[in-house]
Amino acid sequence: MDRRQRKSRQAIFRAFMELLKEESYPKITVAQIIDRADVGRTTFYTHFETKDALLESFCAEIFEHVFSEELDKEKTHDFSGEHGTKARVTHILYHLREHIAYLPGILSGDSDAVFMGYFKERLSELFADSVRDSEAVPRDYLLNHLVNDFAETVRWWARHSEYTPEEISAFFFAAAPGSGREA
Amino acid sequence: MDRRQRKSRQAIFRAFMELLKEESYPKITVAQIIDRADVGRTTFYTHFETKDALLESFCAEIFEHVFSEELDKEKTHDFSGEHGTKARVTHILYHLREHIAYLPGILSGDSDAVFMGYFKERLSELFADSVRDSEAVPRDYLLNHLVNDFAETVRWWARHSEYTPEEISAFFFAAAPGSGREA
DNA sequence: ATGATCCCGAACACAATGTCCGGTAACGCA
DNA sequence: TGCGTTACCGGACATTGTGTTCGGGATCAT
Repeated sequence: MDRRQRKSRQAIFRAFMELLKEESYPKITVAQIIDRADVGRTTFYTHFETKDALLESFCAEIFEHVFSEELDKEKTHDFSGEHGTKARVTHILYHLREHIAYLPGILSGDSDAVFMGYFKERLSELFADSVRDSEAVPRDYLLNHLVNDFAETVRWWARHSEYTPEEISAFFFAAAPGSGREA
Repeated sequence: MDRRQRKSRQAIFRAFMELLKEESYPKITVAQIIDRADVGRTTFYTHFETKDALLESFCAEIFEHVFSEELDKEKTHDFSGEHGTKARVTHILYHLREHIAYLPGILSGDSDAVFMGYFKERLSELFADSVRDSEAVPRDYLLNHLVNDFAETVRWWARHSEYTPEEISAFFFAAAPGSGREA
């Protein structure tokens, strides 16, 4: 790719990430982005069809990273002692932490649809094998339930980023299987 | 209140509800609303400060209704205990069903923030006594978890409105306390 | 050096929100 | 019934944000 293209694209991404730390996505305007990235309006729209396309590219890049090493996770982190799903979840949280500064901007307020859409799609694959069949409850509902539990856990984490991935993972598995509530 | 005011307000609400059945809230424009309600633009803005204010009024009215008898019962009967929460949940679902036709328009896509904001606030009060204290997990997280479980259950219901309140309630309580997953 | 490619900026078209105003019709009350 | 008040109307307007177009200028690769 042309060096100029790379620079522009990178500048736009950098500006976008900066702005996400300051305010929520719907409030960020294209004018702000190109102003901070110091590129022309035309340039922006040659790189990204719309403003939402930028967000989608950004989310895609994050998840590309977060879920990428899923298969060879044993190489990077040693979770051999623990059971599969738990290890994977902690692993994902580790990678997610690197982007946690941007999450409030993407998630709070409206328009978390893009991020959550990507995220839940991935999580559905991840948890697909974790839902037992049951006559009482539709499998669809259970999977949805589990996916939402994790997605909302991450949303909560974005508001309480002082916790570590291990702690968050522990919260998730502690709350999920039935502890912590009366009913 | 002036008869003209009532008529206008009602016409706006009616048009708004009709439109919510057809498309999602962010896509509905003020022009569409006043066109279908057959009122002037000025009239709309004397009744509601902004478009979002209309949505808020609408949500407030729904929850006023859904949670209305909740408080009454709480005063007369003692609902602390296992049967209490379950009964309340089913009761809420019954009332919610009357508005379920509008939920997809409000929830799907972006901008579910208003509805969910109101809803979760109410649910937090409802479930406040249902979370056990625990050293392992912050109480805040547990309450949030429970509230989200129910809120997302309702969102799921909006997409599968063929189920009855009892069934949904059963799903919720079956999935919540730990059935349906391996880990 | 030279042609292709990218960038710039300024102007434009478009859509949606929310405001303002002068005239008109409906209301409530005496 | 008459009269002051209140609400409604519609059309024009200001504003903001998105996305497009175009000609001229800089930068790349060979």
